Amino acid sequence: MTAEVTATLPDGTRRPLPPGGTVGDLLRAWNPQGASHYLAATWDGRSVDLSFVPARDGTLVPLTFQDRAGRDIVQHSSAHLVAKALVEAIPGALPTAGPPTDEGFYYDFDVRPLTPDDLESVRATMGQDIASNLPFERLEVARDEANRLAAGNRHKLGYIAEIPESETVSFYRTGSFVDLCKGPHVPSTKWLAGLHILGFSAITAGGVREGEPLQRVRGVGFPTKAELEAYLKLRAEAEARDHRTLGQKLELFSFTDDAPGFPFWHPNGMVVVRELERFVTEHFADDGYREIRTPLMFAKSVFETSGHWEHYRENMFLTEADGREFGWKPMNCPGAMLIFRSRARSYRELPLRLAEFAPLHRFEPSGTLHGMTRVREFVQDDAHLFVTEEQIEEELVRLLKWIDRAFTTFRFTWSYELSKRPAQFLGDSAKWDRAEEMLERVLKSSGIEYRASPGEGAFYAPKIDIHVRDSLGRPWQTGTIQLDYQMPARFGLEYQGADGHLHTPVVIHRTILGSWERFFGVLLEHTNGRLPPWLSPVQIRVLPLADRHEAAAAALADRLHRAGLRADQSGSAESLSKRVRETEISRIPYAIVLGDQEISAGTVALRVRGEKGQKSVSEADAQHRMVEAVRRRAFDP
RNA sequence: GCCACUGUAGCUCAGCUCGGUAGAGCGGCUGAUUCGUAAUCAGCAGGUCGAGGGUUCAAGUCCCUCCAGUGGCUCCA
Repeated sequence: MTAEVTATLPDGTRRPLPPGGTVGDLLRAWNPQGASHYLAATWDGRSVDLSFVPARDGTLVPLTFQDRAGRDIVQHSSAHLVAKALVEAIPGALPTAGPPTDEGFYYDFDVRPLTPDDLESVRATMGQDIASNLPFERLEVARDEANRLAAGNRHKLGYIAEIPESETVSFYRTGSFVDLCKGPHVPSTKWLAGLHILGFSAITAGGVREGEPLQRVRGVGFPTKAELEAYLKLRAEAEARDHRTLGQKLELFSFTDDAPGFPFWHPNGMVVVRELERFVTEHFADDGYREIRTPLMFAKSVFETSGHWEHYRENMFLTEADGREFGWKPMNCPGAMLIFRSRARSYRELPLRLAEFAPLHRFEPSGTLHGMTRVREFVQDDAHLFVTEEQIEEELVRLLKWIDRAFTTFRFTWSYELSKRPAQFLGDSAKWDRAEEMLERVLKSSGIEYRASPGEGAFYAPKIDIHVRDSLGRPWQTGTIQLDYQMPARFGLEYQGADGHLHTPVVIHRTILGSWERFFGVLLEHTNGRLPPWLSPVQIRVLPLADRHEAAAAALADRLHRAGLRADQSGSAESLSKRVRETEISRIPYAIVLGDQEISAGTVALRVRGEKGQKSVSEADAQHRMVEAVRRRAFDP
């Protein structure tokens, strides 16, 4: 009890800690300047409060808000403060759990539905609590004391029952509020000066179906108001480049109440889709894909064969004709299977790569729709590769190369996720194991880092998902590669091998950009609507200075058009300033002003999006620059 | 689908608290201006106030139901 313990610090020094001394005391003595940023610490790798008193020697590392663990502690402490204020505002409200998240934190309550007024009083109470600088005090208690403290809250009593006997039960006291919690916490509420409530909503506890409704309050915590303001500013900037707003302003796409979740592609948006398709079909040609087109709907029996009827029906649009049930296809695979099966196949035809850009329909619950990133009808850069076992690896390696090229073109950062067998799966475990091992091996041999997600696979196959990050830092799933041993067998697909025997092919389902809809939405936010020149609906606008220059402008626009550029021309009724402004707002990558100076000098005044001012160049140079940027699919003009 | 909020002109929004049959800016059209790199001036047109029902002498405004959108939950390309 009186023995001195020794702490090893990050710089390698070892310091004695007097009996009863806290890690906070020691850190303050070790680094008086930095100590004001220390909000907690780790002791032998375990997160602890600054008030922690170690019992034996160990290594001590301070935590600040810059550390993920430190950031999580601020979020978690913020959640406690929200709970304190909400319980005071609504007597009888039962706190359940309040963890940190990637974004911030939430706290779930067993309480009547919340109102904006509730949040107002929560905000007011929290403001007072932060000003009062209440300490977070840790209480370690015996089981019966714990049950007494949590009396009346069956959720907390349940959590206590789940804590292993070997672990101490701890509570934290903040003012009058005492909450079951493992900790650690910030020392006091002044650390939560930048606490902000983001919103509230009803959620279903414990997953999908059976859970009881709880009310969730979401927020984000920062140690200072300045950090909160920087965060809010970033959010506002992200909001300003919301793809739904851009889609409307740039006349790319729209929606109507009478077809919720079904996009209307306007002419400008359609140019982008066609260019994206061209980008992908060029790769198809290079890599030996062939395009097919199959029906948008099939009789129920096809989906019974594919397994969709059993596993995916609640996500399908159904209809009826001739007294038979039909379903709109939610995926392209059944059509590709039926084309493969349309005649006898030889091993010499494999790999058979069948691509299909067909509209897919999925019934998504109304509350999940979100602009172009979550729709009910979409087209994917989809293909199905029918291969032999021996060909799988080479095909996967080839696909990973295309992924690199595709996403580099759009200057995205992306990551891989390996999703394994879900709870409900088709087929036998041995084949699943083999498919999962194969995907894992190819990822590893390609030197790719990935996150493994057990249980997240499709019902018919394990998959590699590709995630890109948008301007809000939100990850979006775009592409997916699925290795399928099930569906070919269910459709009875066969090919004759070199050995003269019939074999079942393996199918690789793959879409890389994902749907045009979602990819385009993410790309708009990524670029703030400043699409690369090759994707821009209008690539170059010619601005005649005055009406006497209109004929020359029309002739120039025509020459640019014949050079393969999408050029248009402004009128001259508006001021030049205004027309330049409109060109900028429309995100058109190039503008050329044509006036007396240019016509007499035989030059053009070229204005390039993202660059200051304009430059006088020959028409040939201007055209060459633009044509090359488009041809190379350059990201910037 | 669940919870909360929102829905007024093509777009962004005011009017709703305290009921007395609609207003601005941008955009559009017309005219004037012919201009040197992010908003020239004037005039005009444009709205069954998301839909349906109710209360009232009277409803954009109050109440109910539905639809859609937004933010979450869940799910996913």
